[in-house]
Amino acid sequence: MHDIKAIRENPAEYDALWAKRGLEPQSKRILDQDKLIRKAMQVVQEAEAARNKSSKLIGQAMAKGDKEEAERLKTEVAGAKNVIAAMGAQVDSEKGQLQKLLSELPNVPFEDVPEGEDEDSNVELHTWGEPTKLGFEPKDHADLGEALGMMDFETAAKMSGSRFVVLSGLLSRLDRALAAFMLDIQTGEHGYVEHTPPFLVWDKALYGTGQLPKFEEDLYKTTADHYLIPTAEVSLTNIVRETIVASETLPRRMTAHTPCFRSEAGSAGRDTTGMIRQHQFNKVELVSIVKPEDSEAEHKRMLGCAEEVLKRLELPYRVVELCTGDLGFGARRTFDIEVWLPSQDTYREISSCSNCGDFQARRMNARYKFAEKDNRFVHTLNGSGLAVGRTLVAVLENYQNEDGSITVPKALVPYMGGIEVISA
RNA sequence: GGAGACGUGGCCGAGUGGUCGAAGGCGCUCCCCUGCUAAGGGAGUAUGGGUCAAAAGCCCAUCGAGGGUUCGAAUCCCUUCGUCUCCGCCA
Repeated sequence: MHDIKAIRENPAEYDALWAKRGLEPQSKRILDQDKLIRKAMQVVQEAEAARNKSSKLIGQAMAKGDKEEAERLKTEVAGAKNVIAAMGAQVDSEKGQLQKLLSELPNVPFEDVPEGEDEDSNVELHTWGEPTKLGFEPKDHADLGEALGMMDFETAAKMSGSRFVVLSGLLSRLDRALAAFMLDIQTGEHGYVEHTPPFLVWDKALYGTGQLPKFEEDLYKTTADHYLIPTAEVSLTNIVRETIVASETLPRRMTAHTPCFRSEAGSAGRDTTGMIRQHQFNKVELVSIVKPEDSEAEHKRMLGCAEEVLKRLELPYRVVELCTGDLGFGARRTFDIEVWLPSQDTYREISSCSNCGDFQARRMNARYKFAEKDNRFVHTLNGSGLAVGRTLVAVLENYQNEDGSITVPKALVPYMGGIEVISA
């Protein structure tokens, strides 16, 4: 959500930043609408003031027993009520339109975010490790998992259709081990507090984080009007919705290991096989609630927290900064971490860390005490630390042996009960 | 799922149609008094919005949320969310 006051004051600045995301200038129609509303509101408020005043006089007249005066005043009020009803309806409708305009406009990028139309303009910031050299033809994770007899897409399809999987045995355990490993790092070393939040949320929670109203088709909705979370970012960030947090509790760092549900509407044909793109996957999510002045530093810190997991697992990766055209709806800046996948001979996204500024905070009315009588919007950040499913994919592919077995990364052996190799 | 009770300002709590944005208490802020301690006295203390160059002022809205009845709603009605009690069911 955007600050209408800020747009009033700097319309050109907003237009320039939106232009970087490929949007037409928006501020003129926003401000026109804003003017329209305020003008109509004045009329309504004057009528309301007149009604209130006359109503009080009616009360006094009744008390005195002056029925005639009371009746005369009632007709006066009736006139005011007509104005209130007619103009009030107009105000509501105009406000709705402005609200729709504002709620569907994406966040503005920071000034120094690289400009570009699409992912081709993303900027590589750094790499870690060397792309894995196997010395034999690498298999992809699906082939490896199926050969091990621990990854079954067909069985999943029988009950749930495409883009689902049944893991079993040691791969199932690997999934659990990875999640526990990640949580231990983020909670034990990076100060994130573990949470177990709802996986089903209302529309207003999704509106708060920005998935709604624009991206409803990406979500699963229950018959009871709940949505399945597409990421724990929704649940964790909404923890501070409609609250004024004490400033000494900031930064507030939260993590959660949850399933994520995505309809993947519009991605038909992409990553159709394997575990890369599923309707359901597990993720360890990181969310930070911070003061505005701390958000850029916190963003870098969060990126480091996510990177640390890959370093411990000794999985090669690179970090890219998304260009303006590739930014998500709520983000002012985003760093993606991409892990090396031998079967695809390329890096694939495994984490995305975004600074949303006060965009989500405004939408969910999350503030902190800046000073006595001055509550300001917090900044919110979220990042994967990491996507568990894709990490499992990366482990399988990078740690595969020629015979199809998988060496367990050293850091993970304790989490696997001492097992060092996964084989059929 | 059935029956019932409740939801008021930072907190507690009064308020069943008018002069209530809301008594009282606690807390907090400022001032006074008191040579310590304890206590006492006074004033102030919600949020969002409109108007204004700005402030003051004025005005509008807000008593969980949304709608309705009424000249007028914290108070009456409906819907909804939440909390609590009892019963039922259940991992």
